[in-house]
Amino acid sequence: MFEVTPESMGTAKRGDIASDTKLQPITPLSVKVACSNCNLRELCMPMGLKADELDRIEEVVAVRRKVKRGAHLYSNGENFSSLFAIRTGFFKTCITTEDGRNQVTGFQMAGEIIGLDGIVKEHHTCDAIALEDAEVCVMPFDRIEELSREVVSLQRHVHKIMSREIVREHGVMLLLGSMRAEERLAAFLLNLVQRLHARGFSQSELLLRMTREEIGSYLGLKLETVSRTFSKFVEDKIVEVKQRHVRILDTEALKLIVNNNHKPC
Amino acid sequence: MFEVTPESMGTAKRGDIASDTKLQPITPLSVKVACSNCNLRELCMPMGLKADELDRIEEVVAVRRKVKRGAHLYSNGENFSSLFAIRTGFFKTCITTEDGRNQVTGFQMAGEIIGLDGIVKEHHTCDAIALEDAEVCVMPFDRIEELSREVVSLQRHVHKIMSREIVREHGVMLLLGSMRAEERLAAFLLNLVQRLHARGFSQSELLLRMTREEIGSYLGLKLETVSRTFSKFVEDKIVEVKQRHVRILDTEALKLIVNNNHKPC
DNA sequence: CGACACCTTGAAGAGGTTCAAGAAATGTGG
DNA sequence: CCACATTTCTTGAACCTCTTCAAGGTGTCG
Repeated sequence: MFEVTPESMGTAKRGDIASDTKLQPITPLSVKVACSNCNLRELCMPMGLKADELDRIEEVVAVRRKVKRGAHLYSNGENFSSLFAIRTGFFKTCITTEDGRNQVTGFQMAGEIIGLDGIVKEHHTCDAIALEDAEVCVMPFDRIEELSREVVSLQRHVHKIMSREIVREHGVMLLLGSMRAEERLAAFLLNLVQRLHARGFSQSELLLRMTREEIGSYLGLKLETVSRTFSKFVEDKIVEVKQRHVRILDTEALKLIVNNNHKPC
Repeated sequence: MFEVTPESMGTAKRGDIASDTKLQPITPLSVKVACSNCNLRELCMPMGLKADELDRIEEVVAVRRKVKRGAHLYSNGENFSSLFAIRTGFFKTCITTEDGRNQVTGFQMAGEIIGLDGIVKEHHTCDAIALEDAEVCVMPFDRIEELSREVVSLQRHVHKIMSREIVREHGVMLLLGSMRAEERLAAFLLNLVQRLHARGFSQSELLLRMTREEIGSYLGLKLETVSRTFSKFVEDKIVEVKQRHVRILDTEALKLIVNNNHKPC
């Protein structure tokens, strides 16, 4: 029933230049990490870079790191030294307090930058955990600062990435502060599918990488409420749900729910 | 009963160098806006600047702007060009959607920087409204970028300000996603009084510049719930409340409420 | 195949909202 | 400066949404 497979949602479409060419290391340029060949470039990198600027940025993004499903990319309290660009895989970030509160602050996918929380105190203030096997580009922050003093478009880009995160969080505050359960879940699904679509995936089918409990934490709901709300959407023929496979049948209905134009019911 | 007056909470302690000296413009240095003489400097500015660096930064912060109570400093959709450092007064930032949702995303006071949301799309995505007559330093963002390419400590400072805002919003997400009404209001009061204390005000008395409705919007509660929760705190002898005057009688109790160590009740 | 994590559903209960009325403070114009 | 209009705040009662507790089902992985 669901065409979506773990493979088709994950790394399938991403070619790894480095491994493709390592059997014939004739052109030295291609063995190092190559942003210029990365198909996530338009998500990570500023536009309109000159060739020599791109070369210099590639020097910053020299190291990659693999993170197994369930492993921490970084943890609360850990020293901050780098930002990470997600190449493949899916992460959650969450904060945990001493008294046992827990809050998922976001879900991040390929092309997104994570670690910005660590800059201010020079140590991380949340955990970043891989929800599936993942690979990230490690970008030492002092190198980023150094280079962004010289490459204006990179400087601007860094500022925009941080501002974008601030604006995203405003949206989450709106969601948590003013929406009811159905509205939250509808907004969540639309947001996820829109970001996946921007990466070449289906507009209507998605594979949730997170549990109902993690969705609930992010949305300020209990896992039972998330489950019940899914069931209600299924009843209303708005989505099909089979565990973590979700097919959206009626995008417009979801949008109406978010914009609470369904009030007259 | 309450020593706190509007005067004592507002602008009383801030001397305005520019207006003091404009009748005798003998020393040209003192007529321009002088960060070096601003007692908010430690809140706005990076530490350990050399004299010439500070001079250059002062050139960036050349203009001030007064904002009347109730007026917008900037509005959703408006072109972004500057960040603002609050000199005096008190602001709220809020987002409003077409379908009529409204969410206060923060309350800002002297020494804090506002306008970061506008960087990513080069126009603002929220409204900033003065809750009392206010004055801000206008800092054109392209000048900030220019200068932060040359003054490393300024660059670092800009990054930290943005990261701090991201971390602050994580805290709000925790509050909205996992706390009950009493916990939210307790956290809100503690946060406000802590920031006021850092600016030389009382640790136990504060004058709320916002309505119950605005507090409720920020905390994801209805105004009636805010009012009832205040009444409950008064009943429990944790605070005294007389309209917008609040005196905290038992800070520890508030902290216990936030850390939900009051469960055994 | 069994252990474990995850998901669904029901029933009862708590916390917050809604609606409504009145009181207190604030602002405005004569 | 007072009277009036307006805004803001408080409180009660009924209601509703979401949570809590509980049980059973489904899927996954060694």
